[in-house]
Amino acid sequence: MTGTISDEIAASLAAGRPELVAVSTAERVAGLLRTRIMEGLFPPGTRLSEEALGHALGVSRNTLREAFRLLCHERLTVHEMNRGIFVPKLDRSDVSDLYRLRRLVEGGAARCAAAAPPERRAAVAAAVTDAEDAAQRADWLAVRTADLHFHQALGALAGSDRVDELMRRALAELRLAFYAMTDLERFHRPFMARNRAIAELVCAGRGDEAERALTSYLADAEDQLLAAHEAFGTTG
Amino acid sequence: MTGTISDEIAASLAAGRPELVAVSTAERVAGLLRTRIMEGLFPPGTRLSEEALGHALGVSRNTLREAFRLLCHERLTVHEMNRGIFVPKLDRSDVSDLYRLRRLVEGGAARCAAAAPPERRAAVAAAVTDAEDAAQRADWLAVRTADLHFHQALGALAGSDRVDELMRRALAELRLAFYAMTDLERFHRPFMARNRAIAELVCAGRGDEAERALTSYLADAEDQLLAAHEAFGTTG
DNA sequence: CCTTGATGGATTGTTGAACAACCATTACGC
DNA sequence: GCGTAATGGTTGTTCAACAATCCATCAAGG
Repeated sequence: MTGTISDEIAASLAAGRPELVAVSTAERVAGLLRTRIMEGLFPPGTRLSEEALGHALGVSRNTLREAFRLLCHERLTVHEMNRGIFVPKLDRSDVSDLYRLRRLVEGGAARCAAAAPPERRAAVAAAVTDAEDAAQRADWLAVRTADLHFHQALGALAGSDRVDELMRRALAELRLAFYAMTDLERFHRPFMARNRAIAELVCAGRGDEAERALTSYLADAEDQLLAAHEAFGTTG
Repeated sequence: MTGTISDEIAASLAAGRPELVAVSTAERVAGLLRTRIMEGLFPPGTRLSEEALGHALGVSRNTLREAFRLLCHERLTVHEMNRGIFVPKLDRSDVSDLYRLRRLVEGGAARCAAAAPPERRAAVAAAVTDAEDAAQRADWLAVRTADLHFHQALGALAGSDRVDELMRRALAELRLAFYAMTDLERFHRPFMARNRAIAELVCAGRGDEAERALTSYLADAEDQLLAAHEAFGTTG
């Protein structure tokens, strides 16, 4: 059977299938807005006018509304009936709630370290290395991105697609809370050594210890974010 | 200042605000379809035609599409580009993934039992009592509903709105997997005693023990569901 | 001066129709 | 039998229109 597609090749092709799923205009619009919102282009509280944005992006109101529905479900925008779409202002209870979720999910995933395949554990360490490289270059925005990858990789230790998606959304929402954090270096630098320590515990398969370290880590991060929000003034 | 609204009264009124948020047609349509799908009115694999459903419900295609977007994000429907909206067929990997998520979230929440306020712990026990009452009446569909409330209450021990919503969605999706389970009594009866035991551990604040019991509980439930799927034949 | 009530403009909510793009199937030719 | 072209039906997207709602403004009244 020369010239036939072997099962292995077929499998490797099937693995690349997600790349070629056609994506609707609404989803592309949502993707574009998602990055803009996370980058902070639209400050919390901004109203996203249907007409203005639709005109700017060259899509119809209906398509734009479909995109908004997607973003609202990710909590990257909020929908107020008959008033429109807004970039949410996260208040202190939102920050606390997000960190409760993270402690639960990331902590639980970290406990799975021993059971996780080596490449997933390596991904955790790789994200830490990325952060350290970026710190060397004093690129603190890249540090933040690497830090989020680190936490995404921690969540991936659970080995569940749904947990992965959950983490993506939670971290995207958290970026809105970071809006109040102006001094990137002061926030991120102290955590880098702790990231490294957690990564090493994970790689060693010492999940319980990693979880403990992570729990206190997240508690401290939450406190700092709350303090920043206090200073920033989050009057709704 | 007699006759003025005090701060306390204002706060209590503000607490009731969720009741008066107007809800759009698209969301009402989504809610209606959600219950129908979870009830099993549309068997997995059914295509939900835009025109047919729009006509049946008396809403326009655009509005219906907005509703579909909501359901797709909850994974209660899947969207295949240029082909339409389908009720998903959960395969074995989906079931496993859902149970991985549940072990993580419910387990982690159970560990918070000691820290949770008494009324939340009581809600766990109340759900078990509901299930027992329904079993007395041999109403096994009600037992299933109460069982899902039990797990929802377990998740609520984490004290996070986002975890609550996550649990709602996960359990709704799981109902699709239950489609393969025809014999309700045989599936649910053996778990009732274990539910009771877990509830008592939770009420006693013995979170770690509750988590261990829950973990093995969920593992067994997963095995049974997988076996049922095997028998049912989940050929895509 | 403050509150209440009414007016008008702007935005969203929803609909219906239209056309293009696409998928699945049928029918055809070899 | 197999590859190819035509076909019908469905979705993807846009547009225009109207109703419903909100917001700001201003007038009237105590």
